[in-house]
Amino acid sequence: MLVHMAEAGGRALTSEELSSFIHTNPVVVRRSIAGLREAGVVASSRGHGGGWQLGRAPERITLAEISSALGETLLPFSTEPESPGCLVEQAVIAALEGFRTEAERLLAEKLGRITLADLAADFRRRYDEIGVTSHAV
Amino acid sequence: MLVHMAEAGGRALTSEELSSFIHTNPVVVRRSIAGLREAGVVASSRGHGGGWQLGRAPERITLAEISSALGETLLPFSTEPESPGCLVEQAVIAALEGFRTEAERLLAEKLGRITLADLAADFRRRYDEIGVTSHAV
DNA sequence: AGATTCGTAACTAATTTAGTTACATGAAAC
DNA sequence: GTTTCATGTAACTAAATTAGTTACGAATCT
Repeated sequence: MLVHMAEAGGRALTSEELSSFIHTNPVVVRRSIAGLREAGVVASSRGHGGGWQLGRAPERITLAEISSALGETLLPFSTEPESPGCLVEQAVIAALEGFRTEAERLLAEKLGRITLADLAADFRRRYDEIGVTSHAV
Repeated sequence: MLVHMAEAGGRALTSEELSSFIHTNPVVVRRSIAGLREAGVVASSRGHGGGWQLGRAPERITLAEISSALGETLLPFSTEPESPGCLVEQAVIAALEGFRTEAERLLAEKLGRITLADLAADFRRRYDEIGVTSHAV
């Protein structure tokens, strides 16, 4: 959806339009990207001509920010204690916390190097090359 | 559960025992660690005196192997195309695949340095220090 | 004033996961 | 060889999560 906004040339895209791109429902779109608004990644406006657009230049939006603004975790495991007092769990969690700290730093660093402009440029390259509609099913 | 096996001194632990450690059901235990058997991380035996034990020395069992044997993904996103033909999706997937390849290598490398023996040693340290039961609720 | 669009609550349906029961299979003990 | 114990696995239930939908209020433009 953000790539579409980057390609929209400043025009706001409605959640109706965005939802049709990914074959889902306008309300799902609004819910999904609400977190990006608070982070300034996108801006939404109501009423006639309203909709969604990028909150700043795509060169300044990284995948790391998007992931973080969406509240996604970069690592698919929990380190919440489930049996506080269990020393085995404590040892496991200590090891995983150490891993997580270092790993998240590495992953965020890598995702921070990929910008929305990169994705848009790659999309455009594919588009110019193949020259078909961008939303084929 | 694997730390418990490492601490069991070669004795097989039943899924009944293992399940009580993590407050769940024996069948859930069997289902959960079945994948570890095929990978040789654990061995199971039936009948009297049977149960579960490590398939090799804990020094030679890494968290990377465990994660892989359980079929866990190290990164919590999918790169399966949902709309083949959509050039935007293709650009996004291409970027994520590049990231995934590099990231998974990094993560596996890090997890490969943590062995079950490390966890068991840390557990033992905590145990000797505090000197209480290892399965307090 | 009327049309449009987001924001959000409330509800439904589908999917996933954990937990449970049941029973067949295999192995040790006596 | 029978009994006991333990895994392997299927089948079912319950709970939690997620996606989708409807409805409607609030904001904004023409």
